[in-house]
Amino acid sequence: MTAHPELTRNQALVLKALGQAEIPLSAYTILDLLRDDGFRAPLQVYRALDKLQELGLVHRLESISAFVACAHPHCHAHEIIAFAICRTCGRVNEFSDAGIEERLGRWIEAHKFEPEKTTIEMSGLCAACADPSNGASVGA
Amino acid sequence: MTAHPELTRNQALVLKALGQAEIPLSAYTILDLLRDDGFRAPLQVYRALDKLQELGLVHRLESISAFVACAHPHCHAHEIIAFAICRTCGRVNEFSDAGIEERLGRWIEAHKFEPEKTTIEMSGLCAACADPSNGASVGA
DNA sequence: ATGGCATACGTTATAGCATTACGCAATCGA
DNA sequence: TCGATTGCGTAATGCTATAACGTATGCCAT
Ligand SMILES: [Zn+2]
Ligand SMILES: [Zn+2]
Ligand SMILES: [Zn+2]
Ligand SMILES: [Zn+2]
Repeated sequence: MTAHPELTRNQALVLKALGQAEIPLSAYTILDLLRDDGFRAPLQVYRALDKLQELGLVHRLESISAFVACAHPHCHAHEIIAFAICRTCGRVNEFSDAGIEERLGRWIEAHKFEPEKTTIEMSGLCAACADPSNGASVGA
Repeated sequence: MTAHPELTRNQALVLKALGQAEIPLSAYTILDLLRDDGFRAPLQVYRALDKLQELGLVHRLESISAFVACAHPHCHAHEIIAFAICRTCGRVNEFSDAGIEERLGRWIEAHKFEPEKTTIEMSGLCAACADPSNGASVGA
C-alpha cells in the first residue's frame, strides 16, 4: 500500500522511521534512530527527506522544525494541506479544506501572487490534552 | 504613531531596525545592525523580539526563520494573519481573511482543538518578480 | 565496451538559528 | 526595607541545515 519501489535504502529507512513514530521527528532524531542502520551524518537524513518531500510522502512542519509522514499518502498534489499540532502530546492532525484553498486562491488572484508552497499550521491543545477526562489517551 | 512608550531601549532599537527594513530580518542580522548601539549577544535580540511579539508589533515568519514589523500595528488581536512571502525580492505582504478564519474555526470546533497560535504563510513570487515588465520595481 | 551524464552516497567542516545558565541592576508595591 | 518582578549583559552550549569535496552506480548513446 505505502510501498514505493522507487525509494533508495536511505529514503526507505527514513520513511519507515517517520511512519513508526506517533509524533513528528526532527532530522537529528531520525539520525539517532538510524545510527544502527549505518547513518552517520545529518546530510544523509536531509537528502532522504528532500526526496520524500518531493514525492509527497513526508511533510515538514515549519513551526516546529520537524517532519511527519504524510497521513494521506495518496495523491494530494493539488490540495492545500493544514496541520493541527498539539504542543503537549505532539500529535499532529493533517487535513485539507477546499474553502480555505478557495479563499487563498482569491487573494492570490487579486494580488497576482504566484505561490509555490503554502504552510498552514495551528499549534495548541488537542481534544485529549485539553480535557483529559474526555476519554482519549494522552501519549507518553 | 507607532510610538510605544512602554518599550525599553533594546526593544525600541529592534523594532526600529525591523521598521526600516523592507524585508524580514533574521535575529542575527538584527544583531549585526545593532552592534553600534551596544548589542553584543543574540539573547539581547531574542528577548526584545519575544516582547515585541507579545505586544503584536512583530511577527515571526516560521518558514524563513525571520521577523517582520507588523504591517497593521493597530490591534488585530482576534484576527488570523496570513503572509505572502516573495522568495526573490523577499518582500512580505501581511493580510487577514475572515473566510479563512471561519473555515479554520469550523474545523477547530468539530475536532475540539484549542489553538494558541496559527501560522499561514505562502512562499512564491510576488507580482513584480513574476512579471518584471509589469512596472513594479524589484528591490535589491 | 566505452565514454558521458545523472543520481545517490559518505564524510568533514561550517554556517545559521535559538536557548540555558548565571549574576547584576532597576522598579515597584507591601 | 524587603521581596518580587522585569530587564540586562555575558558566556557557553545546543539544535538545525548546508557547503564542498570525492566516490560509486546505473543508464544510455555512441
Ligand atoms: Zn499529506
Ligand atoms: Zn495532545
Ligand atoms: Zn500584524
Ligand atoms: Zn518579489
